[in-house]
Amino acid sequence: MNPQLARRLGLPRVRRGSPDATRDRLVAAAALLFNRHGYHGVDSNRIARAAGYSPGTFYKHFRDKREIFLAAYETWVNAEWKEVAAVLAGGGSNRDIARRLVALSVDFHTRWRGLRSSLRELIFTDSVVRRFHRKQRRRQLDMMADLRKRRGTRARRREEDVIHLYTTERTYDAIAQGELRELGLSRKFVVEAMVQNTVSALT
Amino acid sequence: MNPQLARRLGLPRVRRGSPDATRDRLVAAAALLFNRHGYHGVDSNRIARAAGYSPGTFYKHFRDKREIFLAAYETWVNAEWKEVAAVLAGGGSNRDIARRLVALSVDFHTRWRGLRSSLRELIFTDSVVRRFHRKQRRRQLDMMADLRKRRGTRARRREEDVIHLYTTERTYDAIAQGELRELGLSRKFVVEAMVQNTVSALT
Amino acid sequence: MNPQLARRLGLPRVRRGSPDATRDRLVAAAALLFNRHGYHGVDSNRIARAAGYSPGTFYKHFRDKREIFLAAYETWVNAEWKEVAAVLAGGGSNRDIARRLVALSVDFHTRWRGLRSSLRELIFTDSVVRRFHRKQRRRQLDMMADLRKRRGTRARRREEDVIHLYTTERTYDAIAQGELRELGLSRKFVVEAMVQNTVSALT
Amino acid sequence: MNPQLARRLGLPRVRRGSPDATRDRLVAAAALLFNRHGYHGVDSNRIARAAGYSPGTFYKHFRDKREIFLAAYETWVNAEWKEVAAVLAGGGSNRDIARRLVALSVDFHTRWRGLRSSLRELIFTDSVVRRFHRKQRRRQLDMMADLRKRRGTRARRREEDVIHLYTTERTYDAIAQGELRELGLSRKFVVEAMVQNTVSALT
DNA sequence: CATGAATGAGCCTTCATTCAT
DNA sequence: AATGAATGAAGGCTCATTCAT
Repeated sequence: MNPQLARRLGLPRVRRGSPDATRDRLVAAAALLFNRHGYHGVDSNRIARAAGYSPGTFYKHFRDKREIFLAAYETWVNAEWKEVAAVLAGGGSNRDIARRLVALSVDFHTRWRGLRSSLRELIFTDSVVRRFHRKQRRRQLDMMADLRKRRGTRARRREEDVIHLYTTERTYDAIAQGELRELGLSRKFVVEAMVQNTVSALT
Repeated sequence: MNPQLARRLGLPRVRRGSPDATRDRLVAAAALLFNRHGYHGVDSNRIARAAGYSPGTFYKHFRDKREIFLAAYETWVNAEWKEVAAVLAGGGSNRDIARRLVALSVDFHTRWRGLRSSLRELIFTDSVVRRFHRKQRRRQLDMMADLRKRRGTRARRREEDVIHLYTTERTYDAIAQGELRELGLSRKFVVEAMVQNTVSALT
Repeated sequence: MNPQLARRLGLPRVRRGSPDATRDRLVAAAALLFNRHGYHGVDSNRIARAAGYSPGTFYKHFRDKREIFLAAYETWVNAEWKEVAAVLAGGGSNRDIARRLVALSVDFHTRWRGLRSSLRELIFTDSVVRRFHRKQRRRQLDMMADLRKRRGTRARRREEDVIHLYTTERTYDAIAQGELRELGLSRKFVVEAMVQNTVSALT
Repeated sequence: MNPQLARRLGLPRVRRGSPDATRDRLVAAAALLFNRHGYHGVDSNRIARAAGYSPGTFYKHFRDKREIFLAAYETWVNAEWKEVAAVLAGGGSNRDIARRLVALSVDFHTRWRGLRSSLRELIFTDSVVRRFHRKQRRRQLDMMADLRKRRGTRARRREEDVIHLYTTERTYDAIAQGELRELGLSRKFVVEAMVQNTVSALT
C-alpha cells in the first residue's frame, strides 16, 4: 500500500524504521515483482510503491535498478545456500540427501523463476552481474569439491561438477517454467533422474 | 551506410529491392545487433539504420520488435536445423557424427549467444515467443526419436532426450558466454564430455 | 481490392483508365473513408489502396491530403446542389417543396456525416478549406435571395437566411449523428419543424 | 518559460506544486493551445512545455491527449454553466436576461472556438467524448425545462428546446469563427435575432 | 499512367533518476 | 530517513510524401 493511500485510510505511515528494514522491504518487493514480471517488466517506481515507499527512498538505498536486482539475486542465493547447507548437515543416506536437495532446488527455481528468466540477459549485458554470477559459480564448485573431500569420496574434475550443475540447473528451470508440463513429459521421471544424477555427484 | 549520409555524399538512395530482400536485410541486422547487445539493448530504429533503412521501413515489415526477434530466432533455428540434418546425412561413425554435431552446436551457440541470452526472459514474458520455443523443442524431440528409430537403436524415453538437450544446450551456452574460460576450466574436456553424451544419445 | 491481390487472383489490374476516371475513383474512396472514420482517421495510403491504386498514384492526382478532402467536399456540394435544384424545379406547393428539401438534406447530411464532422476543424485550421466553405455559403445565400426574387416573394435580409441555414444545418447534423435518438427526442417532430422553417424561408 | 531554459538562466526549477495546481496549469495550457490550433494541431509535449513542465509530467496527470481534451472541455462547460446561472439568478426583464445570455455565449464561443472546432470530429470519432457531450446536452435541456417550470412559463416540448440550442449554438460558432464578418453580414442584426430567440425560449 | 518501396520528421509514451522539501 | 513532483532522454510507431522504375 502506498503511503498516501495509507494516510487517507488513517493508517500510520510506514514506520521510519532502521535503514536496513527499509532496504529489506524494498528488496523483498523487488524480488516479488521481478519474479512475476521479469526484470524489464518492472520499473523502479513500482518497486518503491510496492514496498510502501516513494521513488526517492528507492534511490537512497540503491544506486540504480541493477543494484537492487543484484541484491535480490543475493538474497536468493544466500537463502538457497543456507538450506542446502542444512540438508547436507542433516545426514541420511546419499539418496535421501539427493532427494532433499533436488526438491529444494526445484522449489527455489520455481519461486525465483522470474528473476532467473532475466538473469541470463543481464549476465550477458552487465559486467557487474556477470562477475557476481561467476563468483557464485566458483563458490558452488568449491563447495562440491570440499564436500567430497570431507566425505572422503573420490575426487572428480571440476569440469564434471560444472556439467552436473548445468544439467540440473537447466532442468529445474524447465520444470519451474512449466516446460515439461507443456511438452507432456513426466516431471516425476525427470526429477528422479536428477536425484540419480545428484547421488552420483555426491559419491 | 545510412541513406541520409549516402544522399549527402551524392550516392543514390538504397536500391529498392524486393520486399523479401529488404526483410532479409532487416532480419540479418537485427540478428547481428541482438547478438551483440541483447534484445533490450537494441531499438527498432537502430535495426533499421543498421540494415540501411529508415524507421518506417522497419514497420512495413514487422509489427513490432518482438516480431523481428521471432524472425531472427527462426532464421537461426532453420540454419542450425539444416546443418544438423547435413551432419546426420553425412555418415561416419557415431563418434564422428557426435563430434561434428557438438562442434556445430558450439559454433551456433556462440554466434547466437546474444539472442539466446535474451530468449529466456522473452519466453517467460511473451506467450508468442514461448509458443514458438515449445514448438522447436517438440521438433527436436521428435527428431531424436525418429533418428533412433531409423537407426534401429534402442528406444529411449522422451524424458531422457530432453535431459540430454538441457545438458548440452546449457553447456554450449556456458562455453559461448565464456563461462568456462572465466572459471579456468578446460573447454576441451567439457566438449569431449558432450561428445560422449551425444554418442550415448545416438546409440 | 489492391492491385497485387487482384493480380494474385488472376484479375485484370485496374484499367489504366483516363486520368479522370482514376481521380474519380480516388475521390469516391476518400469520401467513403472520410465518412466512416473522419479526416484524421484515414491516411492517404489507405485511400489509394481502397481505390485500387498505389500511394504514388494518389499524389499524381492530388497535391496532398487536404486537396482530396476538398475534392470530396466539392463532390458532395455539387451533388446536393443539383438535387436541390431539381426539387426547386419540380414544382408543387411550398410545403411539398420544403418537405422534399428537408428529406434531401437529412439524407445528404447522413451520408456525409463523417466528412462534415471533420469539416469544422479543417475550416478553422486550414485557410484553403475555409475559403472554399465561405464560397459555398455565399452561393447558398445568393441562391436563396435569387429564388425569392424569381418567385416574387417578399425580400428578406441575408442575415435571416444565414440564421435559417445555421438552424437547419445544425439540426440535420444532429439527426445524422444520432444525437436526437440518443436523447430520446422525436425525429419526426424535429423534421416537421424544419419543414415549417423552410416553408417560411420560401415564402 | 520552459524548465530547461530556466535552469540555463540559473533560475530554480519550476516550483513543486500540489498535483492539483499542476493539473490545472496543464489544462489551462491545453485549452489555450487547442483554442489556438485545434486538437490535431497540438501535441502532448507542447502542452507540457507551454505549462512549464516536461513530457513526463503530462502523463502523470493524463492518460493521453484525449483525456486532457475532455478536462479542458469540462473546464469550459463548468465555467459557462456557472456564468449562465449567475445571469439567471441576476434578475431583470426577460429581454435583459436574454441579452446578457447571448453576450455571454458569444463570448464563450469566441474564447473556446478552437476547442469547439475540433469537438465535432471527436464526438464522431471517440465514444467517450460523445458520451460527455450528450451528458451536457441533457443537462442543458433539463435546465431549460426546469427554468420555465420555476418561472411559471408555459411548457415547451424538449424538441423545441434542442432546436433553439442548435440555432443559437451554430450561430455563435459562426460569429466566433468570423464567418459573419467574412460574409459581410451584420453581427448586430444576428445577435439581436438571437436575443429575440432567447426571449421566446424564456417565455 | 502507375507502381510501391522507402523516407524521416515527428508524435506518443515510458521510466530510470533527481532534488527541493 | 523519506517524500513525491518533476525530469528528459530515448524508444516505439505512424503517415504524409517522394522517387526510381
